[in-house]
Amino acid sequence: MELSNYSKIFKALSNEQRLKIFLMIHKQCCKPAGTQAGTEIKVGERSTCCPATRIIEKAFTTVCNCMKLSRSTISHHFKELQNAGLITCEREGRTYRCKVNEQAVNAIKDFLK
Amino acid sequence: MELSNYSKIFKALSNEQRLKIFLMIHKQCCKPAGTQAGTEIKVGERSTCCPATRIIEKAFTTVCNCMKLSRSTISHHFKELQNAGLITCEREGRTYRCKVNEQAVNAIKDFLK
DNA sequence: TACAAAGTTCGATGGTCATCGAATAATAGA
DNA sequence: TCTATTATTCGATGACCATCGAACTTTGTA
Repeated sequence: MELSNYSKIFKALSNEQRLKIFLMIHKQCCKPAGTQAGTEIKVGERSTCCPATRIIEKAFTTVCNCMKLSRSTISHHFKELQNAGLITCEREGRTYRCKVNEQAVNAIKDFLK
Repeated sequence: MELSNYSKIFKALSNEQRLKIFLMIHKQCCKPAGTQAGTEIKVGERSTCCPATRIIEKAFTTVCNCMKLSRSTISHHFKELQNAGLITCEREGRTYRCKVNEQAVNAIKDFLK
């Protein structure tokens, strides 16, 4: 990965609100794998996460409920996290599916070895 | 470490020029430990690093020679890296001694475990 | 079809950042 | 003491960023 990619990732995480959002998604997707594959676990007030696929549902709504930021701002932050390659998101109907990009996370971890 | 500290660290690394500077210091100070303790190794055009203490000498001058940025800008970047707790620097006469803060580096590595 | 829910896009605003050159300070050596 | 070297500080400038509310789009449901 190129240096500019790393600085993009760091820039995405440099805003505290955005870092919070990323951690919410990351932590919620990485719950201990004691749960049966295919079972959905409750991770927020309204969102769920499938331990097998690690795809989190209704991430946007959950974040909106947890943070004191306007929807447009939160939308912007999600976009920034996607542009940096830290998460991937897709909409299907009114469902907003979200997933952490493990490769990017590992890249950060390995960065300073 | 608090969330705001992490976002400070990420902010310090979010600028590509500053990231470059940090890597120069980090990599040059962390040459393979095949060298005898106490021996100084050449790490740049003019600077040296002691493998035992991992303190790099003349870091500022070296960076100035390697990068196309004004001295004032480079001074600013060094300050930002210090404020984030990523490096420590001290001057003794005209010697500018510089060292990576390993704790901060480890904190980043552990951050996403 | 009308309405509610869920996100996005847009324009504005106030704030922060990267960069520079000039002026200044500290120091080692002639 | 004079001068060159090295780094800091300051003020200016142009660029980028976080945030908001309003308007809009898409989709599911009554």
